[in-house]
Amino acid sequence: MNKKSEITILLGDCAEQLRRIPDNSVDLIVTSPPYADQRKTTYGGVRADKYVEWFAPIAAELKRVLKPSGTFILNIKEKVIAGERSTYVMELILEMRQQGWLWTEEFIWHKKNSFPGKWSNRFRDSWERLLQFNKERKFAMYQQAVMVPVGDWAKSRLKNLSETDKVRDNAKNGSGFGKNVSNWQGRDMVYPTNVLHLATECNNKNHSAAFPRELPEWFIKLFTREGDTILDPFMGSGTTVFAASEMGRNAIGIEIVPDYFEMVKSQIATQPNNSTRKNDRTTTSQLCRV
Amino acid sequence: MNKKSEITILLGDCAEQLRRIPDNSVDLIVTSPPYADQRKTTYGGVRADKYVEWFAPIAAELKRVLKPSGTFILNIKEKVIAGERSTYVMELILEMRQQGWLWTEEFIWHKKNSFPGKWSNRFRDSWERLLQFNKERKFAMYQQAVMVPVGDWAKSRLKNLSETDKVRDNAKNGSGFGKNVSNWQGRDMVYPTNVLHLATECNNKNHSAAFPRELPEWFIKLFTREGDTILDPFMGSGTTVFAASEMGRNAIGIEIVPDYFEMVKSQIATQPNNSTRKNDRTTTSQLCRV
DNA sequence: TTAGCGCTTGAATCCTCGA
DNA sequence: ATCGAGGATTCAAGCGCTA
Repeated sequence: MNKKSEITILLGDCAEQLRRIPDNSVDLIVTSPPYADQRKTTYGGVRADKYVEWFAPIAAELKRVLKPSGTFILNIKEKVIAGERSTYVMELILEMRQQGWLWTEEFIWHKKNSFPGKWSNRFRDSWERLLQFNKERKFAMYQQAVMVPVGDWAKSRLKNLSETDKVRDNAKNGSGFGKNVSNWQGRDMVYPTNVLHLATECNNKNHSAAFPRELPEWFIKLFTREGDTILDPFMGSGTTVFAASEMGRNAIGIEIVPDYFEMVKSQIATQPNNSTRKNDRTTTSQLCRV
Repeated sequence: MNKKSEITILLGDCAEQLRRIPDNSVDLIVTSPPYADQRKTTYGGVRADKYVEWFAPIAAELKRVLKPSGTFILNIKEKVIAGERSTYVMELILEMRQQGWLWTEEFIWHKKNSFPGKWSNRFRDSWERLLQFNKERKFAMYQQAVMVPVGDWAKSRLKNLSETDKVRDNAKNGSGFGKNVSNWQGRDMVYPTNVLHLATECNNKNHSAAFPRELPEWFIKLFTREGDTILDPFMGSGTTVFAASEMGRNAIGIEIVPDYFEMVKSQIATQPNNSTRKNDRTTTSQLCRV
């Protein structure tokens, strides 16, 4: 069913491991880095006032490995410190533009089920930023792949969710929408907007899912074709790389936490559907190409 | 039904007219200034690269007139220039923090009906920023005033989403977000989130309303009580001041375009419901206190 | 009373053309 | 070159009118 897909996972510090990746070789980067002072237990935490300083060299490497026609999607949200929203995300955008990145767009992930809580001076935070950066003004974008039925964006997301196989088949011939369209005959299709209204992942695995699978899936459909390469420099539990693989794309994941790395590694090994390929360069335990 | 409400409107340049307003006298500022390079016909337009420079002195005056317990809500969205989102909004936030403003929160206005269009490199822009600034960490906030009934959506499964969307659509009577609260007495109420899902008003006959009336209404309920004072330094067609007045609040509006000013002035005169009061200080045609 | 169908209208963005 | 004006594209909501 799947086109041949190759998953490469790298264990180690993101900035270092990125050096293994050739220039201009990645079509899409989708990632959700650790937020400032978040996930201290797993990542050690990055102080809010050091965040730009920490991320800037990584952003520079990402720019190097991305193809000129490629896109970088950065999922991030500033936390509240001393009653204020921190400004490190804005400072990061300004810094990345200094590096030569183009800040093309800011998508909003509107979370349907936001984290519960009650504070006297603010409401629940129900959205996150999805920043789109590019190297060039002209980049690859396949808008037809994410079209939705008229007037009901949410419903279409559900359909895609429950019928992933069909979606995968559709992407193959590039002619449009194959089987799914049959459900929507008589209804016009329209392009979506820059607001993604999705639920958060509420599966009860013990690891933190950075974002719901639909999120990387949507951007993978929008910005890549089969055979393209997707990179997630903060792989975590592997949401992005597995989504990419099952959509017939090649995937590269980098993860610094051994537990996550091993978990993804073993999950790759047990996946029956993947057409896998051994690679000669698998010479160290840090490089696992399946 | 309404408490006694006083509307004061000032004709002239915003930065100048603000000097007439005493220190620490306003409970809430809700405004939507002209965006960069927009509305040139009525406002002359402000260049994107001069936007911060233009707005900074206004922000300083707004800080002066706002009570320590008050809140400033700024509706704004950066435009696309040469394929990129402009950065002047982020630079403005950083500048305002330099002035001593606290950037407490960023609400999202998720527009149901965004402007149509089709481009090869981006989708329709369907959201705007609602930036909340404060002078102090402790500020007045009446969260109960904007509580919404628990819909089935809160505990529903995904398949119910289309129905709930319909239910949530009837935000028409202005009594709140969503439905008339009185219909829901006895049901559980919950707090909203920081994403406001509203339609733009595109059916005004003569003039464009900056934003739908529900928007200022919601913030007026959230941040003020009856008898408080709301300021809109870019009054436009008066959406905010009329909403404030009908909610039993005092309102101050500043407008530089004479046509808008006169329109609001005459509309105030013909409104039967307002308990109005003449003021001695109405000595020039530029100051109209009703 | 509700439902359904046209018509109208936008805080948009890109591209082309002319001064 | 640069800049401004104008055309083409596009879709959800709301209004007003019939059955």
